[in-house]
Amino acid sequence: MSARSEKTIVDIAEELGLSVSTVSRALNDHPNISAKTKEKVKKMARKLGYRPNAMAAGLRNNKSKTIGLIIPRISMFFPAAITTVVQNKLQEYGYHLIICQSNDSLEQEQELVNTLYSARVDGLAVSATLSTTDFSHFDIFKQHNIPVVFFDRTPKDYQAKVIKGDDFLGGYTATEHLIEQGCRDIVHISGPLTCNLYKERLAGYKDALSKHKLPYKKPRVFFHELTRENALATAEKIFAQQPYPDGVFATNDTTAITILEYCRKQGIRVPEDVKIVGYSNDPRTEIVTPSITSVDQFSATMGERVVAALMDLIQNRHPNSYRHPQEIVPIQLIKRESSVGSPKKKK
Amino acid sequence: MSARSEKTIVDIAEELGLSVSTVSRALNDHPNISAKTKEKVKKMARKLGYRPNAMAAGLRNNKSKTIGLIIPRISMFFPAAITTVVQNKLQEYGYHLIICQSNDSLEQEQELVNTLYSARVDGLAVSATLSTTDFSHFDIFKQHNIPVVFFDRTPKDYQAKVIKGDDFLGGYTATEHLIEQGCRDIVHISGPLTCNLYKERLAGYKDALSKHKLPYKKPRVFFHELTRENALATAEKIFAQQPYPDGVFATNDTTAITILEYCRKQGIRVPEDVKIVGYSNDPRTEIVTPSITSVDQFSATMGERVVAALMDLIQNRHPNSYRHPQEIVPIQLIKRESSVGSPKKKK
DNA sequence: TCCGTATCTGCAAACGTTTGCATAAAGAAT
DNA sequence: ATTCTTTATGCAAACGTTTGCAGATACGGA
Repeated sequence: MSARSEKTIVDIAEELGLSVSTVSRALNDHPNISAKTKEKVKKMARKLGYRPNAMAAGLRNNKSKTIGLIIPRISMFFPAAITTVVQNKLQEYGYHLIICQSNDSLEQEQELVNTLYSARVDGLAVSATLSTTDFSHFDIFKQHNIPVVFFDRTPKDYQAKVIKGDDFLGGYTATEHLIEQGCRDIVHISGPLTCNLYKERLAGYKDALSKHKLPYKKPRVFFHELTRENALATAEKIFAQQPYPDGVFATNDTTAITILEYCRKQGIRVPEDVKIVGYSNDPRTEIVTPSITSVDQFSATMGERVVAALMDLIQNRHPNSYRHPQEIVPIQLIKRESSVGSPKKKK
Repeated sequence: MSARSEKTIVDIAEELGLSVSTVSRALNDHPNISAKTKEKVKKMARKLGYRPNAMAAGLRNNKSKTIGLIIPRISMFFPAAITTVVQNKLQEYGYHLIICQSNDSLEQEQELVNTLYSARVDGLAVSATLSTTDFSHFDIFKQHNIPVVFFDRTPKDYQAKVIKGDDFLGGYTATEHLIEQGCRDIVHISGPLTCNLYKERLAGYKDALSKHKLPYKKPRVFFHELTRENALATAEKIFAQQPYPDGVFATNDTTAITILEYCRKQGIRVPEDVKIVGYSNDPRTEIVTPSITSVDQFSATMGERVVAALMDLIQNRHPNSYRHPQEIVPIQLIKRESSVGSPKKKK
């Protein structure tokens, strides 16, 4: 008895002696329907406990009012921060968000693209896998003219809307800051270069070095996925022999934090013996002792821009939209204890 | 030209001179279809770039292969941790996850329930608002026999599947631990009692006190939303006059961390002058100095149980499923520097 | 009285699937 | 040859909406 009570607009129509089309229009506030009728219909809808069936409407309209989001994992600070605002913003626009994690697996990402297409999402927001260099699995969306917006981890040569942080400037600013604080031998811990943003941060790092007439030394640069374990291994390498570097620029806060912990454990003083800068301004950088200088990427702005771009593309769905230039979100260096103060004096 | 290429099973059927029903069955590996035909159909599907339309299938089958999730906010550690595993687990089962944030607003929660019902999700997982005491807005789901699983912030008298941490034991264990470490005057910072789990943690706190013949003193207990700002205000009250307490049990790690920061700033030594215990085992408790003792709630287990319950309820959809007892996920006290060692000696 | 206009409502098709039932084909048994 | 199975396929309805077009009603003006 309870389970069979799926009320539809047909029920409303019958109850009221109206046609389904009138009911449908009344519920959608179509101008051709009189105020009285609308009132009657809505009242009856409430009375019957009617709930629209979004799938039926979606099928008819060929739109789902749903956006798909693919990120490496929800548990990482930066994508999570963006997700929060994307979700809230979309909610305002009356859109749902289907969130999927690729777990940094290209294979999973490809699969997700397909199933999200099957769900007929009206748009897609993507921060790609570390190893995604070929983006052709997104072609289906292009072919069907469904907006795709990449953010943070974005493609280089794939024609699509892109919203990214100013990674070059981030790398440059972080490095220059260390130099200004007196560092002359700066380690750079980068992610794998298959991922664009690491390339650009590295370029910024190099540029800052050369502008300040410091040599770029290959052994001072590390490339690996920026996990805690890897960071630990790198820390050991870095501090294995004297003289160790006087600055570390990590392109990720997890790494920066891990390095800091290692230093503390080894009695290496931060910032006196070595200065540290991280990336993303993860809240954890603020509560650690000493607090860590980091490059803020304005996750809120980025999230808002992603939604704005999606809504824009959805409204004017013409191929030209894909030619919009990529948007660069600014960055800001947040200076903290790990890199400032205390004149440098190595033990 | 690109946009009109929405291939359907009708196209496949025409191309092959078969009927749509045969094509549909072939694609779904129906036993009545010969192997040859299946092969032919699938090949053609690939060739045409056919993608099933989940909305159409969902409309026909009355199931969306989608689960709705409502949490206060994604940016909070505990719900986020659960979300991660729920999402990954559901992905394995071939289900999507629509994630929504109530932002701790009852009104938004009610609205979300409705729109998720409209999306015809096959199930709902909910961690309620702080202020949700009346759960009747979930009735629609009950009426239509769609599974709802509450976790963490769960209802007390609303008949539904519930998966929660052992909050009483958590409160008890944390408090007893402080007592065992020598604390005799323990502040308890609780969330608003409209939310059940705080009631239970409080009960555990009281029980531990009385078991150890310590008095329960009203002024030592605070109730408010556990934000950073509120925690700061409370910290000021707590340490305003001598003698201040020798232990603080915060039911939230953000609060615990804030108290710790306050103490450091004021020169109050942790754990020598005051010992601190938090709740949820947020990773931040580990990297702060001193690291903070906290009650782990096994987010992974909880997430897995939520999915297991949902899948179970979806498979055997009979009203009895709602009578299953609530499941209690164990807790574990993770002892860290903020509460152990250093013999207590007040200045 | 008739027509024109404005306002409201209804008919029926369409969206892309799935599925109960009927039917066709092909072989096996008589 | 006829009947009976077995196996494979097709027909058509259904899921709950939306919407172009046609039709109905009411009103005022001539």
